[in-house]
Amino acid sequence: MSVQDALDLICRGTDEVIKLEELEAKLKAGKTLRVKAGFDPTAPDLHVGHTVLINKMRHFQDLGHDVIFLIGDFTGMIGDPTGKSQTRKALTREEVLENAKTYQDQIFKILDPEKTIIEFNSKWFNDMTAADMVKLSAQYNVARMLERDDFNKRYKTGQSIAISEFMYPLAQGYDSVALQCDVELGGTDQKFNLLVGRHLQSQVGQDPQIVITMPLLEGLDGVNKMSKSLGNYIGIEDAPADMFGKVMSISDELMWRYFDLLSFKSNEQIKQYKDGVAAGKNPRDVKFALAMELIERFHDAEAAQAALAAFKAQFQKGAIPDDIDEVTLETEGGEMGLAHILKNAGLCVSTSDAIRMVKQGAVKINGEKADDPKQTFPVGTQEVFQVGKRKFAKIKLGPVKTN
RNA sequence: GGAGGGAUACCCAAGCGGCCAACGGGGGCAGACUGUAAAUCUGCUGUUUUUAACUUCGGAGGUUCGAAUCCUCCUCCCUCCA
Repeated sequence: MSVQDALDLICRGTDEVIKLEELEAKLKAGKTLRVKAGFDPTAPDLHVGHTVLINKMRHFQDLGHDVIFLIGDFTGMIGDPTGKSQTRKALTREEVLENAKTYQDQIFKILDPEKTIIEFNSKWFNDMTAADMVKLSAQYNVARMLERDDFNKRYKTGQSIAISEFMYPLAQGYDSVALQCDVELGGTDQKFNLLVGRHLQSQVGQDPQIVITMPLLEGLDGVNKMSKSLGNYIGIEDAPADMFGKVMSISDELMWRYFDLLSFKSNEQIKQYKDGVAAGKNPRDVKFALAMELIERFHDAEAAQAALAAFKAQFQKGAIPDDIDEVTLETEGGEMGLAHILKNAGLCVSTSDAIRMVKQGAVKINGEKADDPKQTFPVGTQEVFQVGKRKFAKIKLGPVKTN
């Protein structure tokens, strides 16, 4: 692969590369780069937004460079400054190791375990003396620290900034010194911290690292960043059918963004897709390809095929899926009203909600629309109840259990 | 330490003694249309034993036939002065 091709691959989807010339020079020199990305040690439950960074690591790995997955167990104690969270409770050694293990299970679906170096930054920070710490802090100054957006804003508006918060960028920067990194990857929100690394490295005579920032992936709504708390995410542990459905629900526009940041398909391949759609091809089919790729990565090819088939059956032909939950409800008095069945089976959050759903024509029983919330069913009933397009349950009314 | 402003449902935000389960917007859910896309249109969006009742407007009391609305105390947030 030519240097230009390597550069194209590395730059794909990035927000900024500082500095591109330095990167090009290093690649031309044929150097095996040491590429670092740091991760918080708190319990990892990754969604595909997090994998944007990991995918970029994979690109480097594919190009034959060394990739370091750094777990910030020391920096995690400080907590990246946001002004909201104060110094965090330190995790125990066991907790850190436990989380590291979970990380590995997840990231090795993308990275090659053989070629991935895992490090903990407590390794060098635990040995640091107070004097070392002072020495480190002497290498940066407050004026520059206050350039950081977050600090700047708080300083101007007179909000508190703990001294310890200044230690976070310094510590993260020092990681690069300790690891002698050539490249550090991070989200755009990490830019300041990554640049501190460059500064500290040149202070001690190292070649400053190249800083590559990746954009934060938009969530399914296409507006906010993907996050668990907003509920607009695709979790990498999501079931294949869920992944498929979530991918299909994104807008056509957002799909291209996901291709850039989440797909390992070549730039040419993606361009072909785009040209095809521009020429009138149904974007749905391209979305299928994206969904399949993600499911293959986090599950396997078979699961991807099954998800595709199920999707087609359910939404294109309106069939009832076959792997739906089975629920048995205890039936007092020999029968149960429709609204209660829906609530008790967890298809609706309350009976009021269930009644609303029925009134809106969202409820089907074995594919037949139900319109009377008061309709009752006797013990022994066993039917497939459906609310909306995606909530199904095979419900059986059983007798009251006596213990 | 002093002066003032505010706290309403998932979020923003009206309401300032009865017509308030509480205007409006956002979000969400459902229906129609589709490609489970977007856009658009429509409806819903406290709970329940659902033509009705019950619990909600920072918390606790009080006034009143009746309070989200008035009074007292408390908690939290913001602005200004020292």
